[in-house]
Amino acid sequence: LEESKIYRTYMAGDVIAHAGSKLPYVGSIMGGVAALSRVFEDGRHQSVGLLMPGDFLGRPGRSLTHFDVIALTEVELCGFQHKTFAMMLEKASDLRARMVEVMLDDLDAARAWMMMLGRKTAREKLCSLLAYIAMHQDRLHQANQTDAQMIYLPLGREQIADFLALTHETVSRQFTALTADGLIEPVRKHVMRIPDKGRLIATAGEDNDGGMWT
Amino acid sequence: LEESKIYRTYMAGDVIAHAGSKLPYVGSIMGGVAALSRVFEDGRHQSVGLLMPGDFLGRPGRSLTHFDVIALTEVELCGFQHKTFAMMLEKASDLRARMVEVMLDDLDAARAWMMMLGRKTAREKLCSLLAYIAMHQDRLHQANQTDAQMIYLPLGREQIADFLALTHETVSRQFTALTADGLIEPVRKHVMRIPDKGRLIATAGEDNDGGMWT
DNA sequence: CGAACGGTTGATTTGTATCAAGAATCGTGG
DNA sequence: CCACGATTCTTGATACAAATCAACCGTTCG
Repeated sequence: LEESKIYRTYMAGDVIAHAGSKLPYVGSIMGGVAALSRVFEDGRHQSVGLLMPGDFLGRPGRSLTHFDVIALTEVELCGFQHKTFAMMLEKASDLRARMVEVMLDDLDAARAWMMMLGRKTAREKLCSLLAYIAMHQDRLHQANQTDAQMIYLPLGREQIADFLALTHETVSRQFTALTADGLIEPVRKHVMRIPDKGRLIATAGEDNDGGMWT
Repeated sequence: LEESKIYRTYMAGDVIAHAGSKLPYVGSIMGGVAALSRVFEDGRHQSVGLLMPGDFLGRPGRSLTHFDVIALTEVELCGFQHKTFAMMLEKASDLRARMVEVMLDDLDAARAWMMMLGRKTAREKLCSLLAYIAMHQDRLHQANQTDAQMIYLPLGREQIADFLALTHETVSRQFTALTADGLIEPVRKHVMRIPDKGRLIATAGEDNDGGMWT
């Protein structure tokens, strides 16, 4: 059964799946970052989720995606055919329990994001995203709690704008503002230093400290 | 086992649970409408979901709510103790499968809402909400597809504003605008007629016709 | 009846989008 | 290795949708 695993690699920019089409498998991200997003017919663009290493992709029992899945960096995927996965669900009831956990987390994340989209300012939105990414990378590297932290942000301005429901110009302005205020220090493309994570989180607004993303 | 069901009724305005506190049970809405929402410390307010008859409330295995649950109308709830529900999950694997379905639907709804919050105009937002409620009530009454339809909207302007991430003034202005444009016809408080549901949905923007809320 | 509340409407402000132009950076081929 | 065009990023000027501030109206209710 272990041999039925499918490994695939996508290049940055590749479309892993199109909204409304079938996602060939169910699986998880081994490495890299992908985005869930959709485009309105008139061109408006909105991303609804980031998939990072360890995140689950696909929906058990439902093969259609409602969203485009796009590789932002090189992405390594490990998954199973829908059919295989359904069989596994039958056998191991732990797996189904695990699925419920995953979905609950996704739902929490989606709702936290809704609060952000609805009620935060541009500055708060950007800080929220940076804090979110910082926390995620903390967890991956177990390198928790170093007050100053490097973060790797693989998204371009346009992609960040799609997440935060802003324009790329506004994102750019906020980056320069945050830099001026010493909240972030650009190191090089896609890499920046967070001198004081607490201050960043505080500037992100206070919906995330309540155990939202923990 | 059937006798361990808990029935409860809440009055309009009652707080069913507070964000961060324990939700005493897991169950579903039998009648009425409730809202999931949160308040920032500085008073900003955002709702992230509507609970209507048939919707599921609570999260298996997690007793804490991250959101306030508020009864908007009189609400009838039918549920089980967390412990009881956990036992039921052990026995009936169908139930766990059903839970996954529910969560997938919730997640879809949350993401559709994110698109709305991020990228729609005030007018589109209000039409989206009205269309959403119209569809939900269709399903309840099986009275599908009558082109003209009455809808019952139990929310006040302020509450609508919390959902759509607008102010009550803007919501009010949009109501008068939609009425002027013949998209809705006020009948009496909380009741209005939709002369042409197709036009309403069209005005809501086009992310919902793709099977988003079906 | 008068106070309290929810809703409407108007005047003004404001944060972000839009439009527009440069400056950096990247990738490619000579 | 450098020159080039093509992206991506930044910055500025202006416009606009919605927020804010403020007044007023209609109900409901004590």
